[in-house]
Amino acid sequence: MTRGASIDHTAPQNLSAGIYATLRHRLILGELRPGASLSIRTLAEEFEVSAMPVREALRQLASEEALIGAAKKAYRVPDLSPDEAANLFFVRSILEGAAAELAVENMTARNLRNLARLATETDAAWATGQPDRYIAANYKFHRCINDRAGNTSLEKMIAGLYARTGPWLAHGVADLISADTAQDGHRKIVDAFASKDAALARRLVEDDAQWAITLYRRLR
Amino acid sequence: MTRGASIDHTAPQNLSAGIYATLRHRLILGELRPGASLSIRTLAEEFEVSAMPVREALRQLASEEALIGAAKKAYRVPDLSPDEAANLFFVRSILEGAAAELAVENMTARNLRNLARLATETDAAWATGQPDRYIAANYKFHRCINDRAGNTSLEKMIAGLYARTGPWLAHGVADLISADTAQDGHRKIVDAFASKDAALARRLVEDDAQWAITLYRRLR
DNA sequence: ATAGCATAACTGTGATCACAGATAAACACA
DNA sequence: TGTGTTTATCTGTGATCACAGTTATGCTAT
Repeated sequence: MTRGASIDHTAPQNLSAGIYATLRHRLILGELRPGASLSIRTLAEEFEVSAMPVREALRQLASEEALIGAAKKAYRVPDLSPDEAANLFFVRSILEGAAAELAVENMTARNLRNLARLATETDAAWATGQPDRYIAANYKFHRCINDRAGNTSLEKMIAGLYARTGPWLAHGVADLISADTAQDGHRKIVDAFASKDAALARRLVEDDAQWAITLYRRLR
Repeated sequence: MTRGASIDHTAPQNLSAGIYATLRHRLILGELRPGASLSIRTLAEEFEVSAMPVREALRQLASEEALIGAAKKAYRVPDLSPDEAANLFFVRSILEGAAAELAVENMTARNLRNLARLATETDAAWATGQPDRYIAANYKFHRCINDRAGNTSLEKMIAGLYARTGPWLAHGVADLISADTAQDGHRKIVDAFASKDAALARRLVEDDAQWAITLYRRLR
């Protein structure tokens, strides 16, 4: 490549923060595959900075278990076992379910239209067999809900889970998207928000988070 | 002081990890007060290491919002507003409630005896007006439950919340413990586990996590 | 051709230094 | 005695180096 990797859009106060955000984004979108190794010096060269900010970004990702960092060994993208993935998606279902319940009363008509648009986007991506597009749209769809919960701590904890499950999910979706599996969960969620049914929204979002893991298990 | 601060019991692979664990423990136990400032160089001298491991530990704590780290300003212990604290305790109630529900079937008779002992410990500490003792026993009580959930991710996320709410809780408990407020929640939780009532255990644990915030608000 | 070993390259980790911004202290002036 | 300004100290941040494990490579001997 001719230039250094692009840092986060909003100029961060730290170099570390920008590199962290960039790498986490790559994890969420599945651009970093499970088992891939990340080297401090290599990334430092790529980002055109010294090793210092990179090592702090990697350490931070490792601390939230978005990366694996053994002593004197290269950082690696975790290769989740089905059980580990199930644990993570369980936590995600709980947190996102609660967020959805909170978000119902904060959801404006504009939010709802945006949400509906993203639901059709995910469906289209799935129907046409575009895993990358589906992953990106799915993340935006759920962020649109979680951001309306009005609980910053909750939102950030959920975002951390997406970084941890991202590589695994991208791998799974790539396998599943070719199979003839139904995928109408998002549409129902939009309807629940439209009718302001908090309990239903919670249950559907919980089911949606569990959907990937059950589907993945059935395929094996 | 005549010697360096003691590092974590189990020898960690990193100096950073040990310092991180020590500082987090201090936060959980309320030994670090809200607003207190932590300096990299000062702590490095205290721990008898260079600035390098300390800055990584502080950065990590700041990344999980257990500390506040502004640019070129000293790290500080967050001074939570009642709303922020309520948000955190809400998340804690959700996660610990789910953990309790999972823990019911994993709870052995030995665990149950230990849990009952810790419940009487918290009650005794409260009745005799010993905030530090209450905080420590309360943390152990809830860890005893959360560790039996069998979901490592869930446990660690909850532990992170204790680090964030610790200083605030210690401050609040010190104020509340003198007032003649009842405190029999833990006893009921033990009974729910004894009768293996998962739904009840979940509800009671959820209520217990909300208890501090409601009590704190009532006092104001 | 293959197994075993020595060597080279690569890894994170810790320490040290230079720098710029923020805070506190001290000093001069009214 | 108060107030504004200057100075000094303290702050995190980034870069660079030395070091010790780890991994990969290539060579030698069989």
